[in-house]
Amino acid sequence: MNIPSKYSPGEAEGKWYKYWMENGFFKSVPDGREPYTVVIPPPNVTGVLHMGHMLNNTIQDVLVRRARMMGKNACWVPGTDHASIATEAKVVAKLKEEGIEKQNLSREEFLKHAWDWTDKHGGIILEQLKRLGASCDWDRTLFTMDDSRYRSVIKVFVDLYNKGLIYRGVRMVNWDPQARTAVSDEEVNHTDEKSKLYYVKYRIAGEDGYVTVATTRPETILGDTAVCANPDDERYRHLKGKKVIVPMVNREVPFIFDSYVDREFGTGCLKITPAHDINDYEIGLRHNLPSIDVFNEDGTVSNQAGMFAGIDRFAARDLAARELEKSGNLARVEDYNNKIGRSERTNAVIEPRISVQWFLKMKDLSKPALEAVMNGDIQLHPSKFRNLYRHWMENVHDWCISRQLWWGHRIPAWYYADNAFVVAESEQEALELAREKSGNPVLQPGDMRQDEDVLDTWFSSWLWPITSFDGINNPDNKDFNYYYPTNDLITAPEILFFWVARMIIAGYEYRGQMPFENVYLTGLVRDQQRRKMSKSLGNSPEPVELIERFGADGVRVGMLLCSPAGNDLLYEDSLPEQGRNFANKIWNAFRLVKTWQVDDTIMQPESSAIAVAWMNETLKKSVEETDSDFKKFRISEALMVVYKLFWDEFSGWFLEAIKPEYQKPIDRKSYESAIGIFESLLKIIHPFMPFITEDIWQLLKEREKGESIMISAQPAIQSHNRKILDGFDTAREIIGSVRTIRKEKEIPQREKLQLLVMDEKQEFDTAFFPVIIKLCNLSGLESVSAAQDGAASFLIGATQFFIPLSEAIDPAVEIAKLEEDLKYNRGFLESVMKKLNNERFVQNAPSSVIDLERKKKSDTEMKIAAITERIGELMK
RNA sequence: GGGCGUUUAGCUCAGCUGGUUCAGAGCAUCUGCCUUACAAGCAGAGGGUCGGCGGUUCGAAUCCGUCAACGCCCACCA
Repeated sequence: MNIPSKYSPGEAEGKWYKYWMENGFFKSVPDGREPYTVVIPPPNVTGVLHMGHMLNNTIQDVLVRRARMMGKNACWVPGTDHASIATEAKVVAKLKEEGIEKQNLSREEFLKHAWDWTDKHGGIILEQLKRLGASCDWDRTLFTMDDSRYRSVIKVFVDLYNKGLIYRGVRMVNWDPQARTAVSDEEVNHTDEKSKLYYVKYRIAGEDGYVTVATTRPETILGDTAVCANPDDERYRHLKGKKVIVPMVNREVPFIFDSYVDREFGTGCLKITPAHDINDYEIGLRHNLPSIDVFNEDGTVSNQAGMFAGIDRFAARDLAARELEKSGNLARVEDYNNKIGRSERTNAVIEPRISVQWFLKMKDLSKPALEAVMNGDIQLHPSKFRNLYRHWMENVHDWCISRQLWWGHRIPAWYYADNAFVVAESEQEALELAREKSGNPVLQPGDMRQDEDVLDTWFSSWLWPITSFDGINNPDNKDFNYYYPTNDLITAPEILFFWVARMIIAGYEYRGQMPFENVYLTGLVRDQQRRKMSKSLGNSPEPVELIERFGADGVRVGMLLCSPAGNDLLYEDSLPEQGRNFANKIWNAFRLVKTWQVDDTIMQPESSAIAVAWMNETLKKSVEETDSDFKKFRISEALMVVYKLFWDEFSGWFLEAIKPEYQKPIDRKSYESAIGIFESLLKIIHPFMPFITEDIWQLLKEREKGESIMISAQPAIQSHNRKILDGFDTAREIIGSVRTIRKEKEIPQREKLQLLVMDEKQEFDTAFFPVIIKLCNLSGLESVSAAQDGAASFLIGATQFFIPLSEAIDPAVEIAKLEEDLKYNRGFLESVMKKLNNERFVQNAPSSVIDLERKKKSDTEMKIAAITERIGELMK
């Protein structure tokens, strides 16, 4: 059989993924086994795979595949999110390219375009996940706006409304005048920008005096309906009950007092513009002030403003400043740094606008969710996020759940009069309710109008673990009872509050139970300069291209190798390269094993027997380690254990130890052992590298149709034999020393050497001698009772080893080396003695520590004696 | 403005309740090798006052205080 020396992943990946799908290995139905459930953080339906998804979904797949191989009924539910604002923005942009403005479309027309777009681009990302090897139960694929999810969301809204938890209220929204829509807080970027602070003089009505007010936005003066100072501020007491004149528009407005005002800031005197600032709005409410909206939706000045109508807000600012200066109302202008919010999508400066929105009361709802994380029912990994979580939950504010968009779940509220409305699951129910409430039994559907707003995207995704199993519409169904609560949630820390916290809240409210036990928070994928990967920077590799370049397994390993939970991943090509190299290493080990000819007539060499015994113990130890790493969600470390196990222990030591001589056959026992161990290793590696492990597993032995490594069992956890592992470690030290001597004396590997040991104390387990003989190409390893002349020597512990050489050695060089060694050991002994001679140490330290120091002392003393002895011999 | 976190080798990170996992791993670097599984490899090597200072202790990367740098989250100061 001719196997190429380079593994080519492309073919194997397509082949095995298809095989897994055809055999239904990803499917899960409730049965008697313990369930292991993961719901995918649903990517945007029209999105494409980026590096963050790659990391996130690789981790999920590792956990799911491992759970499956641990005998659990693993169910990974895939799906997509309608992502209302992101998708709507994309559709708007696409329509714009076609020359269609959203404003010119009806809601129904626009939604048709949006659904077309969704049908066309939706699910691309799920296909890409398949390339990565994701073992989702694709039959369960969901969409946050499909029928079942829609009914769930509406039902929950109505329920919360009926419980009195949803209300309508006023708040500031982030208005994007360019996109003419409100955007969520998450979509506003705040940056420090230089601006000006204008000090404006307001004349006091009927007097000569004036008050000075500081503002960064002189154009909003047009909307002023009061001027305010702190009631404790003596500087302004005399203005009580007086009125002041708003410059430019010459409106008379009251001078009022409110403790909100900071006496230290500016002049201690604040202009009140209720329409453009939430604090002003609240002050306005308290003092019964009118509200004048100065701007139109596109950020131009409105007719109500009284001047500058139709002019853009920034031009109006300059005009206002000039106007104020002309009229002598501008006292001075200072440079000022303040935080400006800009729309993530259009980069337009956000205009705060007062508007009526729908809110969900969070305080009581969030109590069980806070407790669940604090008492450890739900574990966050890494745990440092607990503090953050607590801080947020303790200061939770009501959730604004309405969005002025069309793409999303439309709010199920119907108005039958100006401010009178009903909330119901359907229009029919709403009509009945409205007839009842209004006392008008002949009220017609046409007399009602449904709220124009849709719900925040998170209002559907916060139910995701529940609705994934239809737990709202049908709370007692088999799937829900079996799979819920789910086990692990893998997501990015940036949505800990928007999503994770709210899912926990919903879990307790709608099931009385947590939605998941563990939350694994990944880091962000960044580039080498620690910049976030983004399209606009062009610093993100194309995931599918990466898979093609390095193989899915290589990319998976690359992502996992250096991304402990919560740490950012600094991507560079060397990472998937390392993964690809590892795949190739596995491939070549397979190639070696595959070329062996088995001869049943030969006996197993002693060296092979001991190597097999040692490898089995090493395997057990690594299984134990990975298990403990997985329990702590230390996935990178688990992978590193596996990586070293395969590369160093298995390939570097074990295979070398049992490898027959060139073109010679191998004995049956060693061969079978090697295959068995190889198979175990493939299983341990499989969750990380599903494709290559399946490929080789299928070739390693004859397999029945429909068999697969992915449904095989992980090696059992067993305790290991420390003595065998230690014995081999010593053997490795000896081998290393022999290799060093070969190198120093330039003795080629093929030349056989004799190794002699003067082991007076019989420290060494002779069991490993055959392995040493084999790996060092020795003609023998014998005990001697006296030091050897004219031989190279080395010390392991206090035991001396000799290699007789044909050429004479230079005693001076040897002595020099030994003396250096001596010096180190004497220094070491001194430090140990210092401790042991310290009475307080002996009194206070635990006896185990003291015993250890005593052992160090005697070991070192023996070593020093051995070195001294050797030097003496060489001096002769 | 409030809160949280980080700082250990060139890079990315381990290092648990102070003492043999105590100064580690992988990658990178350097030096040899085209040795018949693998140059995407093999055999070796170098590299760190554990951010600074102070304290507790017989003993500190580890505990305490303080300073510095960086990062994150939250927030309505005109």
